[in-house]
Amino acid sequence: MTGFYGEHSKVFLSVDCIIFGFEENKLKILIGKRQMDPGRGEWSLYGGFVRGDESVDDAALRTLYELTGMRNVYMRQVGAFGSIDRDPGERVVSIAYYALINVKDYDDRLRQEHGVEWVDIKEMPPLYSDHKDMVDKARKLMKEKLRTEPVGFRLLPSLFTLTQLQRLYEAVNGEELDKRNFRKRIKEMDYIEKTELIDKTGSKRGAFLYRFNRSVYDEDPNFKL
Amino acid sequence: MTGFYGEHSKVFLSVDCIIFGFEENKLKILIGKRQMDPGRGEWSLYGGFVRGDESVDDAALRTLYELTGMRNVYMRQVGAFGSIDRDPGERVVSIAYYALINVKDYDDRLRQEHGVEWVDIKEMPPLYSDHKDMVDKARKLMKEKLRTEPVGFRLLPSLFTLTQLQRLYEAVNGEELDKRNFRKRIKEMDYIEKTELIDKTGSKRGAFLYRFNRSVYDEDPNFKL
DNA sequence: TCAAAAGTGTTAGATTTACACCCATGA
DNA sequence: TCATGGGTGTAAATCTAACACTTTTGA
Repeated sequence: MTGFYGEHSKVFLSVDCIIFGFEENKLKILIGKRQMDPGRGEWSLYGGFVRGDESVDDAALRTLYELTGMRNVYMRQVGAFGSIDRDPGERVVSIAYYALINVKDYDDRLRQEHGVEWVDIKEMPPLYSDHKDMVDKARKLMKEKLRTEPVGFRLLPSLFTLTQLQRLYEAVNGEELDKRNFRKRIKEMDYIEKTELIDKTGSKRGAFLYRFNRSVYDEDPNFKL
Repeated sequence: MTGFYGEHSKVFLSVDCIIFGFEENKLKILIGKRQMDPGRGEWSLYGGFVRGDESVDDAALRTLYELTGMRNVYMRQVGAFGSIDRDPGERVVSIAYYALINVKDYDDRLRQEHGVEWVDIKEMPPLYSDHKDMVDKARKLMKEKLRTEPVGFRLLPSLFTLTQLQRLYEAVNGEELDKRNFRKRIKEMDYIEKTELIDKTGSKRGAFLYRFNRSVYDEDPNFKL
């Protein structure tokens, strides 16, 4: 193909996914040991190359789908990582994305087949190449997003207790919250609906289950939290 | 070169610069009419291709330097734009960056040679390809950055009046601010130093000039504004 | 003398934070 | 019966927002 930009050089483009999950009251990400050179054996994000016939966003969605079998996942771009030597093999520029999934929606068999594990974000091992930078930036963006929009529900089952929700916010923000103040703010959010269902797995007394009502939120985005 | 990733396709990588300036109490960006195909004649951001021997960040800095002759400019990545058809010529993925410069530091002769103009952000013409999306995202990020860190000084001369600073914040945020409340907050920021110099260009009475003291800020980042 | 921008404090309202006890249940 | 997590309100402190007049000076 003799195009417009023939004199310029091309690069390989990849996507890398920071997949957040919430389990045991801890914020976790999915990482695995690299099964290919270069960097074989090092802990790494899951990624893939961008094809010629797909947008970069689509490449990220496809990569996530390959790993998890999941679609309609909340995913946002983190940014481009383009140091010359970031890939020890060849020049590869990577676009990082973060995704929020509910751990229980991810088939554990599939997870094992891909050799990836849920690792507590507070106990992350050293990662391949610049993946630590990607994770750091993703956390920062995700935290800010959670502060301004109700995306936390993506990390929880569709029915959840207020204590679960509070633990999630605590894990993301890295600090404990006051139970009464937290519940007070939740009450003001009409898009968090109380159901009549009760969860007895977390306590003897049982706790009411709540759900996120997207249509109420879309009409009246009084975010904050 | 027979490398690790031979089976994957490569793409052209470019950078595009959203260059913000502040003039006549208005937030402006530098755009010009494309002088090449495809898209000749359309209003466009200034950009360039990423070379094989430079990082993406360095490509952005170089591109900005080519256009303005300026170095040590505040620059931040906006993100990757990677639709398949975003470039009518060939597959080009672009990484957008925004920069903050003081309009008066930019040699106007050089500006004219490159055929770019300062355009009020509120009166932007339609732009080439997805450049409007880039500008929108850049504005959003810049606004948020200005809210949390004192980067506004990058858009002003090193000596400025409080009214100039207020007009800058008003232009970025798109809303008027209360003079007394604004000045009250500024007084709390030790890194904004009052000088004994007086500017008489903006009023008959004259207004005190202030300066940003980076070392005070670096020691004690009580940002907010 | 007057138009135009500089400069200056106070108060009401809203928001945020701190804080402690009773309840329901299964083991 | 007791250990465990669920659930609830008030008051102080802080922060935010609204608001109007005097000063200086060049034209």
